[in-house]
Amino acid sequence: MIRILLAEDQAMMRGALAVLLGLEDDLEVVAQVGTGTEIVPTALEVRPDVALLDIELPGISGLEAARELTELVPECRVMILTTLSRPGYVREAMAAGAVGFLVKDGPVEELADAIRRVLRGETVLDPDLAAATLRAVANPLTARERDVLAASEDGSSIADIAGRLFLSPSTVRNYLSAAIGKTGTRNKTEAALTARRNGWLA
Amino acid sequence: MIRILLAEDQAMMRGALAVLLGLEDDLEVVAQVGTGTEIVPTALEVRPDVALLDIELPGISGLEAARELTELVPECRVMILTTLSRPGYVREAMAAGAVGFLVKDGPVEELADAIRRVLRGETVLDPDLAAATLRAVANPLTARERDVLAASEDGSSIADIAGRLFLSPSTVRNYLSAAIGKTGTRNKTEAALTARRNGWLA
DNA sequence: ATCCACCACTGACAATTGTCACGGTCGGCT
DNA sequence: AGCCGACCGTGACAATTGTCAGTGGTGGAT
Repeated sequence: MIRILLAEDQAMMRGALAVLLGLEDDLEVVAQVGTGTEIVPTALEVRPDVALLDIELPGISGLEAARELTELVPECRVMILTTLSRPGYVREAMAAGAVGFLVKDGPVEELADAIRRVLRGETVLDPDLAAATLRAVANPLTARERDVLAASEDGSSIADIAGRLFLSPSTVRNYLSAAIGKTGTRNKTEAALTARRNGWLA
Repeated sequence: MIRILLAEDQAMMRGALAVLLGLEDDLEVVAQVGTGTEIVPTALEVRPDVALLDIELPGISGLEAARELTELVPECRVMILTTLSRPGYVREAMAAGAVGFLVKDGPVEELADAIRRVLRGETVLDPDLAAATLRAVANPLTARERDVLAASEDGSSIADIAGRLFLSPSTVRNYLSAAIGKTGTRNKTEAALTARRNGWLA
């Protein structure tokens, strides 16, 4: 019996997946959580064979949880199941020790099978996705550039960002200018948007 | 037997829901579509009792499809099943003739039951959601203000927007200024963000 | 007939933003 | 020690953006 931990914030999706996986003879969902914060404590308690994690979760992200899991519960295989496949995500997931990466666009049928395959030691990764990841450029932004971009995502003015990050407005403008250059965009809004889309933030 | 049409863009969610609903004795998913464009033609063909529609779909939105459905397939009850409950969405869904509005945050168990209830003639709407909708201000934006806001969502410059909408840059700036005032924000990025969050766009 | 809201535009002004050139600190690397 | 990159800052300038006061045109309501 393969014991599964399921982390997904949308209750309906989580419930539906749990029922679905429960229908398989050899699979058993032993724990369901709706936030990133619960993942590691729950895994330590129930010791699942596989953790199926969404990335966007309240609390800590599925990627962070994956990093902690591979360290604290090494016998547990980590699979990422997410809506969007930003190039940076796949890279980070693999770096975090995940052995599977599925997108919610795929057919349900492949899910149970993917779980069985990672348990046999295989790595599950869509070939197209892998190719796209390799093709995509690695994150060109420095830590500070990421900070100011993330802070500008809500449309804040430069003065706001400066205040929030305890920097001088001029400094913020310089980082933004650099980020705009590196992203090949024309203003901070576009820069933040494409950085987010490429998975270069958070 | 209650015949259901399911419209949802995420294949895995769609598949999981179909399996789940299929487990119920009195429910039957007779059609599944992944785009908004397919909804009406498919409904005309299979004549379902209930259409379960997501809002964000490729092609036309679930809300538009709802409007057409209530006109072209009047015997079909329309239910909206969506991720986020922007205040404007509920209002629009009801105006479009929907008799149910569910969020994907809720438990799966309530889904099948909600379908049975709308078929008995009831309206399914979370009381909290209804209250929030009534509390929320109605869309204060004019059609043109919505246009320029929508066009500015990707971080385009005013000149870009003007070109795309065949307006003079000064005109665009005036609409944006008005929208900024009405949304109580401080620049076009914030204005577009809050308008989107309130369901005032598209 | 008059009012009103929305539409489209202009021009002027101030504020914000983006670019550039510059100086300096710090830690890691060779 | 010297070099490099990331970091933090300043000041100046041009471009973009936001505000305001106007000019008209249209169509629906009273």
